[in-house]
This record gives sequence, structure tokens and C-alpha cells, in this order.
Amino acid sequence: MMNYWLFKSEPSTFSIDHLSKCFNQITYWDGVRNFQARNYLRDQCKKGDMVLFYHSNADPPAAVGVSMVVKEGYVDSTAFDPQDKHFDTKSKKEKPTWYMIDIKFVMKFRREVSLDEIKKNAKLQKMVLVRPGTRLSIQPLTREEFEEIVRMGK
DNA sequence: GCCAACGTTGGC
DNA sequence: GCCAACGTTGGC
Repeated sequence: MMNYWLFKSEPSTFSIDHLSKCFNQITYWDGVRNFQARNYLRDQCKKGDMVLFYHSNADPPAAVGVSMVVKEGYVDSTAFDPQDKHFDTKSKKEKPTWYMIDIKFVMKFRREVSLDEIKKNAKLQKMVLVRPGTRLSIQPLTREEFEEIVRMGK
């Protein structure tokens, strides 16, 4: 069964345009250091799942495009690298704490779908994104929600 | 840059 | 296993 996800990224760090310019338009989604998000990445993100690409801390915050899972959960080795921003002393190679996946660029929306528009759309009221107090950087969404946002952005 | 809300840490 | 302190997230 295919799943649908929303991935947050700060465009100043990594935007949809960065993704589209990657070699083969594929990147690894590293640096997730939250257990709930980790569980989704490690256990539930499957090859072929669709990912809504969302710009957080942006002006305006918005869904900006679509990507796809091309490699399922594997060890995030940046956690072992003391030079890396996401280094974590507690993650051991014998028993890694953190995982990542690979995603591939699918499309950039013709127009961004802002958080404001999402909040105003009656069909999108149940999204994790608009639930008060949720800061998850990896969140599931339903096929209907995904398709509605793609429709708005096309 | 502010700050509320949340997750994590660590002392007890 | 409680909970205060701290760090981070992310909209504004």
C-alpha cells in the first residue's frame, strides 16, 4: 500500500530547488533527530511513497512540490561524525539510533500552497500540519489531503 | 528576533 | 518515574 508523507525543510538549508539540482535529482534525507519522525522513516516510508515537500521557516511557509521515496530506511551515518552538525554521541555503530531514506524529485508546484491556504481549506483541517502544537518534521497525510494540495499547486 | 509549545535530559 | 531546566522548532 502506498503512503503519503509531508517532509519539512527550511529552504535556506535545503529547498525544492536544491533537490531538483541534485545528481539524478536524488538526495538522502539525513539529520532527523526526533524519535517519532525516526520511526516513520525507519519503519513506514516505503519505496514509491509520495512525499509532499514543505518549506518551513519560510515566507510564507508553504507546500512547494512533490518527491518520492526511492530508498527505504538505512542507517544515518552522519550521527557518527563528530564534524557533522547532527552528530550524536549516543548513536553507536553497533546499535544506531538514527535512520534516513532517499527521495527523488518529482515536481515543483507551479504555485506554492501556503500554510494559510491549507488552514482555510475545509478538506485539510485534519492534517497533522495544522494540528496545534505539532512540530513533527516527518508526518503522514491521507491520499485525499495529498491530492488536494497537489491540485491546488498545479 | 520573539516566544509558545514541545521533546529531551538528568538530578533526585 | 517525576519534573524542572534546557534546547529546538517554526509561525509570526
